Amino acid sequence: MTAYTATALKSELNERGWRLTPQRETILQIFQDLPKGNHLSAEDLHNLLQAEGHAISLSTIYRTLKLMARMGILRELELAEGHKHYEINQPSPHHHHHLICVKCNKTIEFKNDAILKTGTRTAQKEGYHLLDCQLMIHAICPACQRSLLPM
Amino acid sequence: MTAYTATALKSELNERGWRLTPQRETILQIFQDLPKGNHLSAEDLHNLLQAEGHAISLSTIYRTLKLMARMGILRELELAEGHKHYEINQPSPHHHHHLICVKCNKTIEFKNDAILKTGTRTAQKEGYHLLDCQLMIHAICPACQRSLLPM
DNA sequence: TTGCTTATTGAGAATAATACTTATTAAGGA
DNA sequence: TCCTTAATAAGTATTATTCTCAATAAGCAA
Ligand SMILES: [Mn+2]
Ligand SMILES: [Mn+2]
Ligand SMILES: [Zn+2]
Ligand SMILES: [Zn+2]
Repeated sequence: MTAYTATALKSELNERGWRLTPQRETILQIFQDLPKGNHLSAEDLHNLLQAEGHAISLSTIYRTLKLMARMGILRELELAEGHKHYEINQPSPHHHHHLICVKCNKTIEFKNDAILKTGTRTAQKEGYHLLDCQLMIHAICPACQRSLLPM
Repeated sequence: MTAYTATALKSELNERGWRLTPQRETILQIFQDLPKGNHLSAEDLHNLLQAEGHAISLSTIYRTLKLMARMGILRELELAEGHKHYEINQPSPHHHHHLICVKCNKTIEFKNDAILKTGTRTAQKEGYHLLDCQLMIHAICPACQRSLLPM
């Protein structure tokens, strides 16, 4: 519920000897403002930033996405073949999962608090520090079931 | 519980106008025989096949892995950066999920029947044909939490 | 069993997402 | 304000995966 602020990001970065840069702040903001149900690839983010007048290099985008995923701020999703998608990682009650058509990539989000609880408990039991917990349901959507296209 | 046979594979393939080849049969057998908890990348599979005297080309391996994943026979897992891993897709009570350290890729399997039920119900509700249902818990293992290495 | 159609294979080339390299810039702390 | 060094930008390199195409063989029908 409480938005993750640039100040909080700065603290977490500085704790580890890292730095808050305008690029990192801008990218965090993009994800905070992203409408629910949207997921960005590295290239999507690059384009979006350019459209808003921020010229952040692709290198920095890739580095930042990985960094924020490793920090648990973003979640890395395999919603399509060949490239990753990212969205902000929010706790319950915004936390959700994905039902994906493997043929056309149509994605439906759904919530289930029990799953996050299971994930939290499982990580804790093994002494792991939880970053993200995502149920991926791979399936074929109604339209693609009807399609006669191969595969 | 009941092993998925080459005959069953042949039926499913022929129904769609596709064919059972020795290569496909061999690859299915490899996964059937794979010890529990093992996951193979395309290259792992290629090496394993060569060691057993089967010279199946990498092209065929990639095609077959994707085909069997799309059929729901194999499950495609993101257990490490940069390449996919595969394992046989088994129903309850063998069905399981993965807790993964994003730093060293140490992976722990765990079972939870409620999750598969949720996945089945969610897919059904939306009219999707279920292929696979996997909870991925991304986390940092105890050893890596202690490590001072960056990222 | 034989022959035909066409899905599949193997080899190599092409693609594309991501990581790496290095000179330059600038964040954070003293 | 200065210094150390993390981070950036641009370009290059890497590499998993896909594509292309000629040769092969699975499945089917006669
Ligand atoms: Mn989402
Ligand atoms: Mn497994
Ligand atoms: Zn679809
Ligand atoms: Zn680890």
